[in-house]
Amino acid sequence: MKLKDLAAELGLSQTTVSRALNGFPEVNEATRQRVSEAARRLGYRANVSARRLATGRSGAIGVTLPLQRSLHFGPHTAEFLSGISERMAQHDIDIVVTPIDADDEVPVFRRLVASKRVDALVLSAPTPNDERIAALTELGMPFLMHGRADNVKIPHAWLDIDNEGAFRRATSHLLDLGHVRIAMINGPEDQTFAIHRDRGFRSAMAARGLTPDPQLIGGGRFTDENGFRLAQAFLERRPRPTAFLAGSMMTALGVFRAIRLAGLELGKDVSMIAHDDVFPYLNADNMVPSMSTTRSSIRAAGARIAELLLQMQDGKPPASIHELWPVELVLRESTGPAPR
Amino acid sequence: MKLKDLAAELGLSQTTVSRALNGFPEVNEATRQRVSEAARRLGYRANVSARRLATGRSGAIGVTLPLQRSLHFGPHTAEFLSGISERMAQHDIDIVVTPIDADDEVPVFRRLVASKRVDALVLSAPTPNDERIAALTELGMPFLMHGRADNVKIPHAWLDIDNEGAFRRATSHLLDLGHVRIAMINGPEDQTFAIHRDRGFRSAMAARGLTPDPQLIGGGRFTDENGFRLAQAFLERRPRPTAFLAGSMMTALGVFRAIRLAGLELGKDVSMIAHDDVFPYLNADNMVPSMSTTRSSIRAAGARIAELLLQMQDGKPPASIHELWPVELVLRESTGPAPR
DNA sequence: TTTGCTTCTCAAATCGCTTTGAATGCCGAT
DNA sequence: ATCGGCATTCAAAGCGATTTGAGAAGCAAA
Repeated sequence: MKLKDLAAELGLSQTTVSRALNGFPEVNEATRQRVSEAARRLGYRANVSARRLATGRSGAIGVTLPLQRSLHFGPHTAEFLSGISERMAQHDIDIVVTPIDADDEVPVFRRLVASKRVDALVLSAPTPNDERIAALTELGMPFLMHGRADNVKIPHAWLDIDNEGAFRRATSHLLDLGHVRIAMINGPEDQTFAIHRDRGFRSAMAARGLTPDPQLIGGGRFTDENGFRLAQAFLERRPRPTAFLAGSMMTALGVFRAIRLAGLELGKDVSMIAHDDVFPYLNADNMVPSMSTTRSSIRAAGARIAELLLQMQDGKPPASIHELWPVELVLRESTGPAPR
Repeated sequence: MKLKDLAAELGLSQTTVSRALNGFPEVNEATRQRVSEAARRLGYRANVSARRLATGRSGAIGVTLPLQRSLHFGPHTAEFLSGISERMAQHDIDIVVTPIDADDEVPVFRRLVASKRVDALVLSAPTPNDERIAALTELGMPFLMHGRADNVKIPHAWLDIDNEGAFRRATSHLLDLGHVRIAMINGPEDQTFAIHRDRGFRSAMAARGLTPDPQLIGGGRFTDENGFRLAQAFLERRPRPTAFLAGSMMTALGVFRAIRLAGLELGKDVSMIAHDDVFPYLNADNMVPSMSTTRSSIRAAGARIAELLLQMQDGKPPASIHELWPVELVLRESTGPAPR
């Protein structure tokens, strides 16, 4: 069933049928009804390849999957992708996922652009001097960065959460509770979001005239295991840290294990605030004890990014798109006054 | 830079250039060299939409993301998708992810088929009488099922792991160690893989003349939280279970927390075998104590499925594709003799 | 020289849609 | 009766590749 058949069936020209289906104004309302009824009845759907060829737009946006970066395609990416695709599905836009080695990013971009496979790209996990921005700008491929690349001056669209503010507030709160030896388990050190969190942590400490103990700062992937190992090492130091900041709920689980293994009680002997990206399967409220968090839904960010990409396609200039989302601090049972 | 331009540049016809680039035999080797060199130099890449229209193949395969099913788009799907896309990227085939509500699956399929968006689909998480198989077969859309739908007689391609055998062996091993009160924390009950695991568990028990205590069997999502709650409830029963089977590493982490919270020691007071889908960020070996597992890489399954889909495109009949992968039992420190 | 056979190359048709520019019918105004 | 204007509809020309069926060119055999 193609356009031609449908047109023949209706005794109309392809032009009229096409216009009727695509909502052009110059077609009679009665005709439009007749056409769309027939299309529904006969299960007609435009061949996307043909449409794409004719319009010159691919009707797809690309999402790159970092395969060998410090950030894997893990739970975070999964949630993020859910957010994007949910929104895009409503607009009949495909999400094309492209695995990409950190090494040959630019060649892959070049290919994507030349083959007109996608209309725009979503980038994630920026580093401070992210080279992808320059590369894509030069190639003329629209994109939206999830996160911020600090030192890049080229104007471009981005959406980020206020990592620095979040960790500053979390740290301040711990300081208010009397904690002084605060350990921090951050993300991969080359990522801007981790750098921003570090900055927030330090600035809150500095505001009280304190300097973080470098022995109590660690980074790395957001895994249970990494959280466990770092926390275990930190808990062996004397004096022992009385509070932890964790970069994700995954690391928080590892930290929690280490705390229990050391015979300590979370929320009493040791406090913890973790960053919660809001996974449907890992609820801070339902943990025992419930976890105090800095919270920002990564899925919501994905949905918003989809929305913004649609606006870009409609002509909104990328340079005008800068969203910095505030982050909530949600206090629950895992934080308490510092033990004396 | 389109084919026409490239041909003009070379003083050849489009036909010859196209053939040269696509490896047809009837073009002179010297010409081919000349053409591909020029293509590289000028950064020529075929417009995929045009190619797809001409060939009638979309050059993409679809992966459906279950949005509201009992299985979310979580870590498992992420790993699986990595496996698929890694393999497909080598063949310049796009992965199109399509979010899909459990409610309106068939309409979405119909749309995908009619619009010729993808050449084949990957399905996951089958239920015993999975209706998707009939629907897709009728629509003539090739697909490959990751898992098995027990009661569906329609011939179709599938790849599954031996869940029943895995859990039978794991259970037998626990019985060998003297455990009798064995608790099982399974996956979502409507999924065949969970049903198969349950079957394996029961048959191993039955082989020793034992019947599982229904009070010690639970199911649900593969989350830390779910594991924690169920384990906690089970550990309150008397006599207490001395061993756990966990459906995933996520639930295992929750079980582990519950065990510690009850003041018990894993590997001594209580044993546990968990199923490990091999997440790069959650290593059974590195846990403390290290975790005994039934192991099968979900990423490898994804890569293999990609491979099989390619073969299907080359004409391999779907009905001939049935792979049942054995599952390793890896014994580590979390299993020990039953306490007396 | 002609014929027959490869080997290589080409012009043109095709895929299924969108979009341009023109045509048609109908109306009231001139 | 003619015309201009408006609302509809249409035939045909793209979009950029692949593929078909045919034409040159080169060379060996007759």
